Amino acid sequence: MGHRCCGKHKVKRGLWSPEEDDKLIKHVTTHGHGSWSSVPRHAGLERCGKSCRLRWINYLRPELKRGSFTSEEEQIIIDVHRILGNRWAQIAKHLPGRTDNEVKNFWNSCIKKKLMSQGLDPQTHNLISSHKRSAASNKTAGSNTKSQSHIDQKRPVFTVNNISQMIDSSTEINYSISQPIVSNAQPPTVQPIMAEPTDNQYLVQNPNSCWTSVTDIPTFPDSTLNISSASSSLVFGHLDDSNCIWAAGAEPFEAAPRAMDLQGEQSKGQVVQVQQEKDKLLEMEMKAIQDMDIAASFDQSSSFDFSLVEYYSTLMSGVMPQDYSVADFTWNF
DNA sequence: AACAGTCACAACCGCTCCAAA
DNA sequence: CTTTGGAGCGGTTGTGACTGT
Repeated sequence: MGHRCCGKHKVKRGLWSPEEDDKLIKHVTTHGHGSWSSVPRHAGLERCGKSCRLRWINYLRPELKRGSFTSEEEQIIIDVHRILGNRWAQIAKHLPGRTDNEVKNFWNSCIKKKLMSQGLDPQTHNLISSHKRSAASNKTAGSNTKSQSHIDQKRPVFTVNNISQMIDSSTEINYSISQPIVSNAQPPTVQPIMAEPTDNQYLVQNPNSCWTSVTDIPTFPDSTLNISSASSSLVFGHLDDSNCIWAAGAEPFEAAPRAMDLQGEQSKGQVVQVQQEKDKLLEMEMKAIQDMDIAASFDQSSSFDFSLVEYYSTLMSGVMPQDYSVADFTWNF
């Protein structure tokens, strides 16, 4: 059975031989690829155009960097994936010389397992509860199906014990959600724990994810929360099974909604607009990451630089369907 | 040595998007 | 407006190498 794209022709499939590679390289370097569908004919290959394109892009291009991923590249993949989700082509753009296929394979074979071993859901980058974690660890590489990720996408509710030890004595609580992409972001809830809370013990729930940062936290409960830039490790580092309560029935967190996710009931014209806005965002995002020297901003401990998310949040202002800005992610209590 | 299980990676499949006819 | 074909993308599968028993 031939490919759908070239069903009439008898095409070879499977691994490419060195001779075939030579033919393709010779043809593309001298004539360019032009229309991929005509490449096999002109290059004398019994392959379909799609196969030629894939072989060139993923393997034969001279600018490709071969070899294993560096720890810096791995960190970039993790952090950009946290923002963009499984958009391998976009992620690969942040890694010169790497292809989307390469990034995808590396993710599925290495990074995913590493995150799961750390108790993190590879889709959401949120913590997995212990009983789910053991189940997830038994899963094979195919566990990234939508149904599975749906199950694991519980949003964490975490307690902050002895909050006064984490904060200074300022009277203003600064708190915001670094969640620039989700369009229907909701404010976090901060409430005393139901069972005999102590003065310094509160539940802090980020309804969208655990991208929660806290600085200058003061005295509850009358104060205004207003967190802008923060050391993410402060709260993030306190998350573990002992202080993490899992919200039952929470809606799954969308790590990186696409244009369709943003559209809701919008008209087709608006969908096009959202798509254009998304493209614009991605363009800005590319530049932003280059400008910020993203590799330098992520350390080896996998803690996330929230200033980057803040930066994205800024970029999103004017791009979000309802014109969200950073200010919209700050709430008073 | 033989076999089974695991892993990494190349390649394919099916889908969407878009432009041209 | 509809159809068609090319390009691109993400998910999945196939396969060879490696490792443990």
